[in-house]
Amino acid sequence: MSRTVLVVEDEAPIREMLKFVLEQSGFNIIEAEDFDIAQEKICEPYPDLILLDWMLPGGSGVQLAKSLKQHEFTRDIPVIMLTARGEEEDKIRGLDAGADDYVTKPFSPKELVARIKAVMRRVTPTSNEEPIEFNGLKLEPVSHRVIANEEPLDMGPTEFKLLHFFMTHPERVYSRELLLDNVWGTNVYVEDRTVDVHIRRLRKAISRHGHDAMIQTVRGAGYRFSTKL
Amino acid sequence: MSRTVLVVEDEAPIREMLKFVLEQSGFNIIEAEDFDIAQEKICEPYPDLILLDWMLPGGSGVQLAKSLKQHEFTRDIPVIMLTARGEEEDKIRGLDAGADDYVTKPFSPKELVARIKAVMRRVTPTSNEEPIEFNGLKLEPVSHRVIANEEPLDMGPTEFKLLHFFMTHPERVYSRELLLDNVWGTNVYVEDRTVDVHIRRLRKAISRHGHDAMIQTVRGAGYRFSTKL
DNA sequence: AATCATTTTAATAAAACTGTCACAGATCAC
DNA sequence: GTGATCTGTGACAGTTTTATTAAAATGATT
Repeated sequence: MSRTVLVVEDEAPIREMLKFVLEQSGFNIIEAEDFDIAQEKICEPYPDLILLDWMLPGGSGVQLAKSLKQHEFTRDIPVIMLTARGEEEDKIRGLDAGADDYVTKPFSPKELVARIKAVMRRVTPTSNEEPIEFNGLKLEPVSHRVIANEEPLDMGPTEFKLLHFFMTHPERVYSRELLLDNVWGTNVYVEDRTVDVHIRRLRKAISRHGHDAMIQTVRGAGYRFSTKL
Repeated sequence: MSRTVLVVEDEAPIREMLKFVLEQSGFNIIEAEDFDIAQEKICEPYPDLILLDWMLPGGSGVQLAKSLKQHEFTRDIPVIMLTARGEEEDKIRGLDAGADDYVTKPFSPKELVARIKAVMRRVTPTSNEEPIEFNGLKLEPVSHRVIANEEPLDMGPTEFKLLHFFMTHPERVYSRELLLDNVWGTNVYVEDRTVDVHIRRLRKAISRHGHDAMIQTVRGAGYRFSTKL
């Protein structure tokens, strides 16, 4: 789950530093040095969060923040403002701009990253977490558990994800390639046949009560999760 | 369910602003401008949360916070500190007076409300003083004790809070980050891995009668408190 | 200020998981 | 039946994640 952060900052050295720090922490960075460039770059890879310098040359950061909040598509992107120490007073005006948090320069990398993560957590809504059950095989996303007839089963993370995908997409064949895309993630370079091995491991993990019969091989096509025969 | 918030802030304009924002969000507001007035007003309508300015004229906000945590009746009222950015943050964090969260001025109304709600959510179930028990492991919030099969156990404060959180949220995985948010408090910047060490100590503390089996590792996801397996 | 308890960080050990491979079985077309 | 293809399986070497330990930092207490 790599998150993208758009950094809007006019001073190149600071921008570079931000990029470095954030990439170290596993974020994907897009840079913009002013209002206009930011406007352009915002559309394409649609950032998960915007780190915005308060003081920008062309239009100030506040304007950009306001502009962001006015447009349908960008409204829900959380914004963290970067402010310099002295600017206390001006900042009050930022209240209306709708920033989700502030970080003052200079800041510790640790704090910055912590704040970014905190804001993302706060904003990201929890997705579908309802338990799914088929023939006594129950998967609980919340507890991250798979239970077969009241008995907890043990399996690795990949097998869990694989089963989760199957149970949310039953009665349908998926090629190895498609499974890799959906379970491993897009553009991950892994052998197709690796899927076989994980299918094997998954089957073994849920075989105790015969649930492995639901993971079906479709020769020449791939695999399918099905409750029927 | 209208919640009452006590706002302790010396500067009238900011106090007004807070009152306005919070009342807009459906909170019931009591105001106090200094230490003494706060002391008085705290008793009568017993606030659900206290919003406390770090810098107060008479006694500082820290003193008030400490004083609150010392008295039986006020100990369990959650406190959110309002801090200005200029004040050295390390110090603020260091002097941790038992605040449940911090919000820096200036802040966005959205953020403030989000944090207040988050803290209330977090604390409300905690304020339930009923003992909790699972498989002979009993936690008594009132006596601040953990008992395993009639035998009192010994553990540090953090381990207690951690166990308390787990027991009030069983059968659910929590990432290290989420545990830090919920047990340590938001905007506390510590390494994720620190959680491991406390998990270790907690397990050790409750291992005498095998209760450590309920603190389960979920590889790649975090930890879970569960009575199963 | 010195001591003690506790928390945090860092370093190392241990465990679990991954992706590949080689080969064994199956299945299919002819 | 036979060879060609496809899938199943067990093993292993490398990685990643977690456990554990020790040391440093912090805070409270005397």
